[in-house]
Amino acid sequence: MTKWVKRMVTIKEVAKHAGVSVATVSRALNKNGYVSDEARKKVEAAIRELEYYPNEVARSLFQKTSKMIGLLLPDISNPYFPLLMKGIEESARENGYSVILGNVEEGSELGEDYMTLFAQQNVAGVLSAVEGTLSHGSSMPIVMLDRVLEEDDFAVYTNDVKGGKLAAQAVLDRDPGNVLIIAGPKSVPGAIDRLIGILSVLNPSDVTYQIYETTSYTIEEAEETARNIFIKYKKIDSVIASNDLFALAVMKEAQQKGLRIPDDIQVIGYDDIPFSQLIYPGLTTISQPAFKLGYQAADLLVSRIRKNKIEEKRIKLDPKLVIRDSLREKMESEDG
Amino acid sequence: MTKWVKRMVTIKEVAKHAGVSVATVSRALNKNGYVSDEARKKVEAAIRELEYYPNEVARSLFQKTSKMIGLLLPDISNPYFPLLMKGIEESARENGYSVILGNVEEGSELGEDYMTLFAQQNVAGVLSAVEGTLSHGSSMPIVMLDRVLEEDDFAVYTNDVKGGKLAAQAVLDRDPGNVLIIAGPKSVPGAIDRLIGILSVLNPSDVTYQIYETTSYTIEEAEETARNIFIKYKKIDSVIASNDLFALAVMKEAQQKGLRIPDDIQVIGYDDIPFSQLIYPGLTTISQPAFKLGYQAADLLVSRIRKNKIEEKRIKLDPKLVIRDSLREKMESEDG
DNA sequence: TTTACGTCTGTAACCGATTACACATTTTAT
DNA sequence: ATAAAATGTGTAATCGGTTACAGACGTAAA
Repeated sequence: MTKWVKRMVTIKEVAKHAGVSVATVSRALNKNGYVSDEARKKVEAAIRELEYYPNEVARSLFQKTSKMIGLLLPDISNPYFPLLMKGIEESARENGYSVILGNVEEGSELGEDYMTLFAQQNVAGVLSAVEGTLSHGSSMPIVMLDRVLEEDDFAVYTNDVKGGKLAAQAVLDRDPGNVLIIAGPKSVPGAIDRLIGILSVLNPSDVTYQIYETTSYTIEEAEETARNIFIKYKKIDSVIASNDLFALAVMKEAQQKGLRIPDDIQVIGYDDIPFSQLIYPGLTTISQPAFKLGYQAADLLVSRIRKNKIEEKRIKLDPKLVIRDSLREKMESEDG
Repeated sequence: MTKWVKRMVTIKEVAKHAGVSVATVSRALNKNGYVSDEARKKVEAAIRELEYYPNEVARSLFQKTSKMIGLLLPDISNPYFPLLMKGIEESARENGYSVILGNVEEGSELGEDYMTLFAQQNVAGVLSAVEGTLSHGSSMPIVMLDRVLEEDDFAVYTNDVKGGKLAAQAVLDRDPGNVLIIAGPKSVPGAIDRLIGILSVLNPSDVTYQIYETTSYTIEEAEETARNIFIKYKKIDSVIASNDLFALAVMKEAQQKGLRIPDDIQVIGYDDIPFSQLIYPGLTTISQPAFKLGYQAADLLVSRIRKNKIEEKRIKLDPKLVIRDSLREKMESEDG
């Protein structure tokens, strides 16, 4: 049995097979200019018989744009990203776009390289969750993911201040005692907003709290942090973590020390990564709509690409409190 | 301040600026034919001054191939994939390739669509972890990821039989009692191999075991399974789970029932997803080298694309046992 | 009947690169 | 000294599409 290598059929062959010119085939394909019913039918038949699919590269060359969007993420292995990516991929696909992946360690200059690469590939637009993404002076539309650079950027993000408030209020309602706030890196705008939200709730109250600041979101630092806080602070009754990873690490360390959760120490996380419901006790956390965020961001980008009318250039999504078992029972509210 | 839209510089402009023909620029760029030192210098200067980057689309059109590889994954949100993707992305980038993402629900026909799309984009090759990926009759090189289709496929995968043996031996060494095997969907070849490995160790011994078969790898089914097994089976002393997700779910359910791990019930997982070290007690599991797998697969694909000599068309990576705290203490070996 | 417009089609230019080919010049071999 | 080979360069064809343009119809308006 001979192994045939299928060559892609070209528009020229379709034209010949249908007995018309390439221009007519192209017009029929794109429903552009005038095409008679007769010609259209012949073309459609030829396309079907030859199994013709237009070469997107040739198209892209002429159009100076393509059906691809670039995606720039800082560290894919972050457990929060899979859902985000799924949302992006799904929305992009539904709109006829595919996604080129770019992974960049935060702070590296790879971001610029990728922007150049995207430009070389004629991508139609870029989704970026990377801090230093410059618009490369180019005409590529960009939509920021959960990070906002400048005032006039297009962006889809979650209301981190509100998320911080939600988390703080949840512990405030539940016999807080001494509160430890594990704050994310201050280089990450979202982390700052969360802290602002937390403090805006805690400050007016009379709880005592302390802040432990971290420098990254890696698992290693999460474990180290968990070890440190139990050494550094005498008595912690509540922990508000900057994300679920840190919350999990703290819970593990506490359990290893024989502390009961939530009785001896209660913990609240942030993100609601899928695992948070699979551990014991279930982690109470602030849910970020990762899938939705990705989906909407891709949608917004496509709207920009198509120059559709855009109602709002920045979409703010609301996080919400997901109650599981890592917080204590709610105290009776004093004000009814 | 006027907002300038930077247009991409073309080879023609570089040629004019350098005072040579486009052919010479192209030759200098690709270090192909003869180019005098003088011409080369002029070209390099022009490139630098104009900030020229070749249009990859135009290149791709002529070459009938591109600097992109397609990646087909069944359900990105699987926690095992982020590391895999990171490996792929890194290796691809080092080799000058970028990655187009394709997410496909297992069993859907989207896989075929994506293969067509990849062909339309002139991708240089495809990495696929999807069962039904046909080679589309086309000339695109394919490397399978952790799934093997036919005898003559190129593939990078882990030795699942060995992984199964490792897991089974680990519990066999630790006062197994009644063993429950949670087997993955039999539609997944890897799951079958793991089961084969497990049974090859358990059968010659005198432990009693039962098999619970699952149909997917979703979190929902993991939770449901965890609930079911404690109803269906009277006394379980050891659980060998098909992956960490299921192991986690079982551990949670057990802990909720007041069972102590590993004293009352011991659990071993599979995959070693990053969370397994963040839960309490730490999950003993079989580590799959996800990053390495992705990295090597991309490497193998690039070798195929470049028609390099390939020593082995299928690379088998060894899983290894990662001991944490979810298994009991090892018994004294009888033949020590 | 002439003019105008709408419909339909094909030829050829174009997008931005690569490379076959022709030609010129230099170097090497005989 | 002369042939042969190596070096250097530009023109034009090519990849596979899209579309401006021109020409050929048919029909409606004047």
